Amino acid sequence: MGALPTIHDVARVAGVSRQTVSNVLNSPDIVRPDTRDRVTTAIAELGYRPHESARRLRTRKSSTIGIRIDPMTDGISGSVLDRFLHALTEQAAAQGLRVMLFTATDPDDEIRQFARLRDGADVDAFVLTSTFHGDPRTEWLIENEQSFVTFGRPWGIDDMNDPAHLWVDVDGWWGLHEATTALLAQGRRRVGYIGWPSPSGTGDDRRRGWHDAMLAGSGLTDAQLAPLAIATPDGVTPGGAALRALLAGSPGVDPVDAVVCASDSLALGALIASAGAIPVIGYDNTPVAQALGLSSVEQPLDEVASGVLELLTGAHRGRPDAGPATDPRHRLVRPRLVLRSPAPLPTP
Amino acid sequence: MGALPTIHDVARVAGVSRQTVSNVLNSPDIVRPDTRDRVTTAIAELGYRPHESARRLRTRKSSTIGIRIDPMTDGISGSVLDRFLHALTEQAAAQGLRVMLFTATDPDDEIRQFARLRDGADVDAFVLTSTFHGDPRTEWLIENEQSFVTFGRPWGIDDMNDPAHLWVDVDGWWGLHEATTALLAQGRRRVGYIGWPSPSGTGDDRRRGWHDAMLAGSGLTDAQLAPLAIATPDGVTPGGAALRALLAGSPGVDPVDAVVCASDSLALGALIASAGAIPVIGYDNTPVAQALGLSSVEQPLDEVASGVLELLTGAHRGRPDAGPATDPRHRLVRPRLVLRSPAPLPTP
DNA sequence: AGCAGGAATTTGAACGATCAAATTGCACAA
DNA sequence: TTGTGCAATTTGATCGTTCAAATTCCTGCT
Repeated sequence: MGALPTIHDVARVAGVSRQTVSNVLNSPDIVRPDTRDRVTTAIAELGYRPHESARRLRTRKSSTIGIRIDPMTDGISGSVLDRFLHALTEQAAAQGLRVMLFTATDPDDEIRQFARLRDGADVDAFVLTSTFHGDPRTEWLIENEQSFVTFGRPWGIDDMNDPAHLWVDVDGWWGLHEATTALLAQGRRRVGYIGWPSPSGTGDDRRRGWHDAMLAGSGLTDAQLAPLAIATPDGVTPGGAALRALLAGSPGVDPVDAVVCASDSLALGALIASAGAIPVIGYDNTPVAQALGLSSVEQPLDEVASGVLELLTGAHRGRPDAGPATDPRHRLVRPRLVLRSPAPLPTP
Repeated sequence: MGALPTIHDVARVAGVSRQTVSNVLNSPDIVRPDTRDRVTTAIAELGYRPHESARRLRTRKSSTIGIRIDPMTDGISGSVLDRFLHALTEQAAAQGLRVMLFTATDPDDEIRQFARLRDGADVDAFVLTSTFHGDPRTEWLIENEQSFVTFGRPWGIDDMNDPAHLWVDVDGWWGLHEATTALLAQGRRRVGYIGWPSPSGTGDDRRRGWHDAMLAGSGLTDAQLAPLAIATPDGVTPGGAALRALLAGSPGVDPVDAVVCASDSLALGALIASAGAIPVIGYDNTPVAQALGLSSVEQPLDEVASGVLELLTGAHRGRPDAGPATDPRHRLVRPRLVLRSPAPLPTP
């Protein structure tokens, strides 16, 4: 086998012109059925595939999505990005889109990478993860009229309706609300919460989920709830320490009889520290949670990925002002609570 | 700002021809220094970047590496691929290479993806992970003269010298040898091994590392060592079960006083089951191990990534027969033993 | 001054696809 | 028969770059 067949080869074999072959590929409906058949036969016979770079050069579209891959400093929850990446790659491929990776040391560096990839016409849209309030990356992308969608809300004022950019996010409020409600339904009353210090968009959202569910279902007041929540850095050890504090109680504060956490890392620490004495629910449904039988809130990353792609390829084409105002500019998907057997840890 | 500047714009501003600009970019040494300066100034002034697709079309090189991303069924060790991906992306970028992802449901599907990406001229080399004996993917790639490097040995007969393809791997034998030796140095004598059933290239290699270290340093014979090794599927629960069996001993077999494992999943199970009674060493140094203070063998994924890129861009250019026979066709890197504090688990 | 010979630079063509405009084919009405 | 209108197809130009060959520029030598 010599060189790869070009559109010209296909045209010759099928006895038509280049453009007709191109039309069969890109707008089949304007080609007469019998010619179309002849062309598709020739394509199959030669094993022809369009040269993507040539196509990109002409159409000025790269059909490629750029996404940054993190340095894995996340600890246990690192696999969330990994799973999202898989879902995104898979669903993008189904739509003829490719996923290209890049790394960056900090937000400013990431912006430099944006410029590099845009200038090289390597990608025509970006997917951002881990957004935060006043994120310079989204500002740059908006200014430079780059298509992008974020996995994560902008976390600003009225972020839910912010028309400035397109986003998909998981409803952490709902996830912790569900988890807490499930524990209340099991007869628990003093459900504690272990989360991260404010301000944290994601963290505060999750805490509110717990808080609202408790307010509605536990009979406790705002003031009584306050000592049941602990803010601590993420990690297994802090999680264990927090749980011991909650179990010990304090003067005038009874111990908790269950706990929900903002992450599986915290939950793992809590699970080990509690030694199965009280139920623990984590967040992210990481492999560790699955392995240990830890209940957890699972983010439906498939849905997030499809939502991201929809915003990227839909009416807005990744640009908030490009589509009709009636089209949704964001999507909030509901996580799923995974309840597992209560006593997973082998008794030593 | 209108359209992106092209090489022609740069040429006009610098008062030279297209080709001279091209030369400044691709072979600066043949351009006279003062012209070169004029051109680079113009490039900086306009913020020019070559259009990668145009370049790819002309040169028939994509400067892009394709790598499959797994569906994360790996459990706890899944993050190894993630970390490798990060290292690869980072180092590839430093050499002007891009990393493109794809997914596949099985080896045959992966081969179809190879063809798709090759035909679209999207990538010009592949990086394979998780190779196994008689891997159909490597066969296809060799037949079709595709550039590729594997992370993992071919695991065939005389794989260490197999000239058929280029590979980089981590010396699992050495890792377990180190781990075992470290335990022996601490005064342990009956170090057990929990691993996977044969045949498993990686698994058998790691078991041999333990075996050889024990033979040399424990004073036990081949026959005495046999009952100290347990083969079991990967996972936390199997790891716990295996450890309990090893701790219980059997008629004529004393309990173990330490244990090394083929994975962090197994080690985590063992760690929990042993409740800190004996030291446990895992493999992969996953976030879980770091979080729990579990000793583990760390794969130097940076080194693996740079080794892969060296083989891809070096004399062989990703094709085993392309370079001089004297050039190394593979690279075996040594893992690093990370010893952590012995009793990380809080006593319930 | 004239010329050889190499270095530096420029010019025309090509990579493989799509776009825009031109052309052909065909059915039907005048 | 001839023209009209629309559908189907073809032709020439172009995207931005690099290759290959042609050209210009310079230096040193006779």
